[in-house]
Amino acid sequence: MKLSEAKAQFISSWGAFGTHWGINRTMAQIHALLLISPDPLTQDDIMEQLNISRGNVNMNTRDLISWGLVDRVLIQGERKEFFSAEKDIWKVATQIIKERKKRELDPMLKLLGQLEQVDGDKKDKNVKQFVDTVGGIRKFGTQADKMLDVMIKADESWFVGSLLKFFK
Amino acid sequence: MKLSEAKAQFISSWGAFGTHWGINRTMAQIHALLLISPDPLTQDDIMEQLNISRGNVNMNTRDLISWGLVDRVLIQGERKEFFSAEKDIWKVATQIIKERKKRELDPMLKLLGQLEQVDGDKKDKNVKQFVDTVGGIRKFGTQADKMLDVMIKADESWFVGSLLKFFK
DNA sequence: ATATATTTTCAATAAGTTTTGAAAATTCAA
DNA sequence: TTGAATTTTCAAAACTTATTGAAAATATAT
Repeated sequence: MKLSEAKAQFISSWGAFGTHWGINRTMAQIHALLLISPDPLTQDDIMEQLNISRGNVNMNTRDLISWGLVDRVLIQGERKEFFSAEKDIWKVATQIIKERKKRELDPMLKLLGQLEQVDGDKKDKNVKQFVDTVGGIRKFGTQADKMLDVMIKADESWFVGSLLKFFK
Repeated sequence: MKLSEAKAQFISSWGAFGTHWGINRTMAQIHALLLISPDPLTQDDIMEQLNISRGNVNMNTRDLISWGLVDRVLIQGERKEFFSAEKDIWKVATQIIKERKKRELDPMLKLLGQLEQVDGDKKDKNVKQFVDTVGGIRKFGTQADKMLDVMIKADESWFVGSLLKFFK
């Protein structure tokens, strides 16, 4: 397979993959393009390579920056801004985990804690089922949360070495 | 907080939460409703409680069944079909992991393996970056895949006991 | 068999999300 | 400053996805 063909496939699949994870197609495609580009790219490079508008590139690169996955880089003697993606996939993964934990898991756990305080007689099966379900989800989520915290702090070699040996 | 209010909040947040995970809002809401219902519900119960159409309930319950999260149950002497959700949150989580692995991760790893075979000179920095990136993602994904396989086979007490002690 | 209840399907529609593109704002060099 | 280059914004348009509702199919009771 030729590089150009492989690139196109990678970008397109990474985009489709992203949509299953609440990330929009274009944002994931821009990320994919930057991941395989040895050098930083400009807005115009991205527009041209992905056939998308300037506004679209602007919004999505900004979003990628807010996720901590892409950086603006200044290149000596160039007027334009360049964009570059973090290439270390372990860092990419921990960064995504960190952000999603903050944006989704933490608020959900907070809410579940409140909902567990519902009034009413635990003898009522409706109340009981509600409290049991919410409590069960909260306990599970709390454990996942702790586990993810450790992963975020760990570094890859520790993770790969110890954890995968543990999971023989 | 009253039960009715807490229920409404739980259903609405679980729906919003679902959208971040590639699950549509209504499907997640139906799932939430069934999770907190002590008894199985009919199509009409779900339509009424969530204010949605019959067709919508039908499609989304079918989808939940295909994800292995909901079962049809027959109730003695009743003409209508009833729906009931798996309440054990550990089983829910492993079931979701299993399905998403099959639907998303496994095909992605297969593709990445193919893309690594790209033609061209590794001295070319474009080829090198492509192969490095794709290879890195594939290695990471393969490890995650193995780890998830172990989790799926494990049971909750093993997981909570050993893994969380490991992650002290 | 027939009538009635129930579930399923799916074309039309509604709702939600993404993208465009041109105008406004900003940056920077001379 | 001024003006050219560049980036940002955002309302309108395009596209995508979800929902409705009524007709068709299926199941069940009499």
